[in-house]
Amino acid sequence: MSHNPAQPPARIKTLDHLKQFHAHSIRRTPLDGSRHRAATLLVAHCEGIGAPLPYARLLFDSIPHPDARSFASILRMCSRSGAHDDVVSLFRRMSRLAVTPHAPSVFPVLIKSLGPAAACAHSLVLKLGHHRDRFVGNAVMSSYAHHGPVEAARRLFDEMPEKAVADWNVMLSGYWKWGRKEEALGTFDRMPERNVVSWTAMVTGLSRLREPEAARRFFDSMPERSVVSWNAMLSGYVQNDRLDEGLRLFDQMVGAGVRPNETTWVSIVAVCSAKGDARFAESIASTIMEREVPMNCFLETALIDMYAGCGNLVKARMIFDEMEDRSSVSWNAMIAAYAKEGDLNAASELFDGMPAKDVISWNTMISGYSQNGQFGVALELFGDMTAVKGMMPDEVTMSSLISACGRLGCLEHGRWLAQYMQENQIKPTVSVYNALIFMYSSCGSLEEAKRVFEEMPKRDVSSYNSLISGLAANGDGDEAVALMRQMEEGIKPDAITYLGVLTACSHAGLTEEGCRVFEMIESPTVDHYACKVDLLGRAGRLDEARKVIDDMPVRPHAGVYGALLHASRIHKRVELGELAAEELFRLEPGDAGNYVLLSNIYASARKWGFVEKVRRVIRERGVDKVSGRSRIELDGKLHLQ
DNA sequence: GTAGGGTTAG
Repeated sequence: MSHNPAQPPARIKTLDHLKQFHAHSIRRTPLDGSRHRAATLLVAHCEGIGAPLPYARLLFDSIPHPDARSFASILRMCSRSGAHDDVVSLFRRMSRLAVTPHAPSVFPVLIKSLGPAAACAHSLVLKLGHHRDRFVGNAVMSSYAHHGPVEAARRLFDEMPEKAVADWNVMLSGYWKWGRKEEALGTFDRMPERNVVSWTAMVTGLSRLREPEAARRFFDSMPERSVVSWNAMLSGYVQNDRLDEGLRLFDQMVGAGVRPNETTWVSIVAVCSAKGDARFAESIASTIMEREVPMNCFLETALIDMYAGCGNLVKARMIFDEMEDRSSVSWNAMIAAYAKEGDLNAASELFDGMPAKDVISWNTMISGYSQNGQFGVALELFGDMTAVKGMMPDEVTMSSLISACGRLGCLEHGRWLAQYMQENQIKPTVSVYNALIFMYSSCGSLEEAKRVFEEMPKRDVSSYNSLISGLAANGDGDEAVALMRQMEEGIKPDAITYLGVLTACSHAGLTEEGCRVFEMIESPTVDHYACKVDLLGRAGRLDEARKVIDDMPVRPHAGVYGALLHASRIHKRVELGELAAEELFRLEPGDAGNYVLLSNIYASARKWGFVEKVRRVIRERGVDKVSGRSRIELDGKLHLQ
């Protein structure tokens, strides 16, 4: 081989040719300018023949002073492979070396990879006059549309002398991205022409605003549909928990002759995760295998989540381990799977080994520890998190920590977290407000709970439930009932609301009111019946309570008989107490508390012989040796040990 | 070299 190294032969069409040329020609060239020129040209060839990025990168890195063309080639290659961090660092190096992009064509990829930092490329674009290029103009606008402010995108859009459909589409998706429904609808109406992209953007936008019906109307009106349009509608259903409608749409899609792609399967797998049905999951997994659906990071991550949702952690981990490239989402999904199972050792091992933790990784671990009762560790992790440069806790971090404070009764910690949010300008969401109400209520600080409830701009059913439960525990029965009755338009009481109100009535002795509330419940659960038994029982109306049990359409559980037993003791109704105790011994044979309650009933009725008999039974059956959670009566209240 | 679809935390 005796090529001039600066001029690679035109026959370089494959990677093998390129490598051959590289080996025979470049390496024999002295380490000087000509060798660098050769490498420069080879990098450009890499792009043309689709050579692997690491190989191109090796060549590129051998050039001490790459020119604009090499930068352009390697930037485009990195961007196409999704190596956005590399694009950013390459661009920085380009600026350091004062290399000016020779053509506008690098900018679209560059701007896309720069993400929210694209504004710095914007000034360069203007300086070079490339903003007049329609692709560059579109890319700059798109960057502002996605990362904000969307008004900046709008200004550029208005300044455009000629607007292509692609430019209108950028504005359209920009408005949807920021939840600006009216502007998006207006833009769609004003568009001189629309294509399948415009229509699909409408379907996605409305789905994200939780309006799947409106999205479906656009979907049905589309003049034509691509596989992306079907995927948009499908994921719209799945993300709005309309799983069966999603599956029906999938059937329609297949019926319409549209071939599902990887993205379609991601949504179908997400349906399985949500259903948590192991058999359904297995059948979808084998369909994906049979059809030889090409795997990608999204699909593999969705599969991890699906197996985790069905409790198959081994299979989930297998997919995770075999993945070629994992995104932070893949790591987070695997960590979340362990955390949900309570295996925090496995979770934290992965977390520690994770290359780039994002806010969700931290939140997953923090909520994992919180939910497993290890609030101390969660708080410690929060400290570590805030010590990381560039890592900011968000509203999810705060709401899980605040809820944990509520569960543990840590009022001071809870107040401190509320203050932390204010100081760091973390905008409270409805979930955060609800967590605060729950925390203050659970800690007995009803005044603070009410203050939060009043100041929140929008309430949902949980906001009411948290405050009602707090009032119930505090004995403010009237207030709890009043709060339920004044629930805003569109917020309907749910099973939890009624449970809270019934408890409140029961504790406050509002027997009649409680019975009226019970009548409002459309389909009472066994827990609601237990509340009613408790309500009547405490009021001494034990025969009515017993009738409730006899007539209830669902099978009573221990809570129902527990309430009856408790009431029988207060009102010294030995025969009903015996009846309730019999049922409880059957339902909870290992629970010593029931025996204690019965013996207390005998004691309060001065039936000492029976008291002794129960004590003997306790010894014989060995229930007193049963460890773990058991109910023990102390000063008239039930305590969990 | 432009615009639309996908997975994770509460």
